[in-house]
Amino acid sequence: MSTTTQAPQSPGAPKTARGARTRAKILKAAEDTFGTLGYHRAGVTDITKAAGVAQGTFYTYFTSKEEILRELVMDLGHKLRAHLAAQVIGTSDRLEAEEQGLRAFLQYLSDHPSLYRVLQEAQFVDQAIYQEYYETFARGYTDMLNTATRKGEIRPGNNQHRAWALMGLSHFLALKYALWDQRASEGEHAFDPIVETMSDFLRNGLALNGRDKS
Amino acid sequence: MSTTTQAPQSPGAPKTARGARTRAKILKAAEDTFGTLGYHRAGVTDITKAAGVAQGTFYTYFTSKEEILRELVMDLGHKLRAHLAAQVIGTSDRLEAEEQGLRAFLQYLSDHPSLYRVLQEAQFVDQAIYQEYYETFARGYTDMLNTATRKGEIRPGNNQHRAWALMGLSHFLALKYALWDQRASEGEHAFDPIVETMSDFLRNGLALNGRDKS
DNA sequence: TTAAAATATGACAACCGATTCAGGTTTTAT
DNA sequence: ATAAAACCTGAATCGGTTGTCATATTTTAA
Repeated sequence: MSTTTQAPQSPGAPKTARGARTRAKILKAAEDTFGTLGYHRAGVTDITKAAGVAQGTFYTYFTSKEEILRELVMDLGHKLRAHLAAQVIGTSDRLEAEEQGLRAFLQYLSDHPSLYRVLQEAQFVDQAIYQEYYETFARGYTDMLNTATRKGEIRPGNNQHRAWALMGLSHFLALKYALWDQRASEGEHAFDPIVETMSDFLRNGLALNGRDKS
Repeated sequence: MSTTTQAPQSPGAPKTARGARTRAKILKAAEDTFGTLGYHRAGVTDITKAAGVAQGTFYTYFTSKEEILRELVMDLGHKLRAHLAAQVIGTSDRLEAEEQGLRAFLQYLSDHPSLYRVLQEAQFVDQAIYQEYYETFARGYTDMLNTATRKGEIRPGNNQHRAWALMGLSHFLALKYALWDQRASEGEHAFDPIVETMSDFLRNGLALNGRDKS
């Protein structure tokens, strides 16, 4: 009900292998169903149908439709972050990491479009969890930028502002090129042109002064 | 129903001064109601109550709850664009215009928070109109960047990619600093630090090479 | 093997909100 | 002044959804 609720937790975690399996099936089905139908159009019926269980079974593991959305947001967010972190190891400086990170993000959203919809809809079902998702992300991002500043890899500046700007930049590029322009996401190197444009932008900005392109 | 519907238009535009007034009252009430309660939680009842008219009156001017949302998106989008255009005249080059534009955008969203919510929720009620909103915005933005490139005000590069990146940048900065951090939006020059950070970012990027700060 | 604990079932109660409609009231135009 | 058009009313309809419950099945553990 409230847009800031957070408490009443799962009625009880599964105590059996079978239970765990069923719970997972439902969670996955919810991801797919919310992803294609959207949170509001998707009924609990649709979820359980997709999971191949009865209506009532849903309530053995989740107290409400709202709760399973929260669960999903945390789950998907965790997976995304893990994926991005993995894709960025091996880069030698912050700017290289930014490029790799953007590429990985675009690819990931292209492969997991549900994430976008679930997350964005969650915003209006439970503000708090959405806000926390991005604040968490931003904290980590800011820290990395601060470290890079200290190491002399990037110019000094307000890194919190920059972190939010960069998150927005990635978000919108993904929306446009990974989700909407499906043609643009075909092939191994589909996002290279975008990453290249952004690489130049992140390195040199838009002003004409910097003369070398490397 | 469908997420891509677009047709059945208003049942009939008001033919009287009174009718026009009532229609306007309802539209304004819808903006407020959607803005605070959200599209799904807001009932037609809430809207008509806020407007001070009977339920049935709603359907004299709008065929459905979905249609009034579409109307609202176009209306609010139009107003925003007009405002931004007005705030940017008098700037002498693209980079200055970017700064002024960002400042104006942050201020505007801080003053009209409903816009954000209405627009973002519209995305899941009628994809098409949301997409068109941003595509339209992006087209104009890209054109302006192309002009600036031609004039030698900014470095060459893919301006469509840049347009989407810049829209995302503004969007997220507004979300964080104009909508969430309410403290940050108090006072005349509340957003100056942000604009300053972004000014440096847009001009010089993040790399260390460019040495002068101006 | 068997009783207790977990899980699963699916019909159904209780509720909610969008839209309709038959009839009143106000405005317009002649 | 008065008929026609426009506008307004709000109770009732109607479709649909969440969450419950009594019962049945499966798994666990002794």
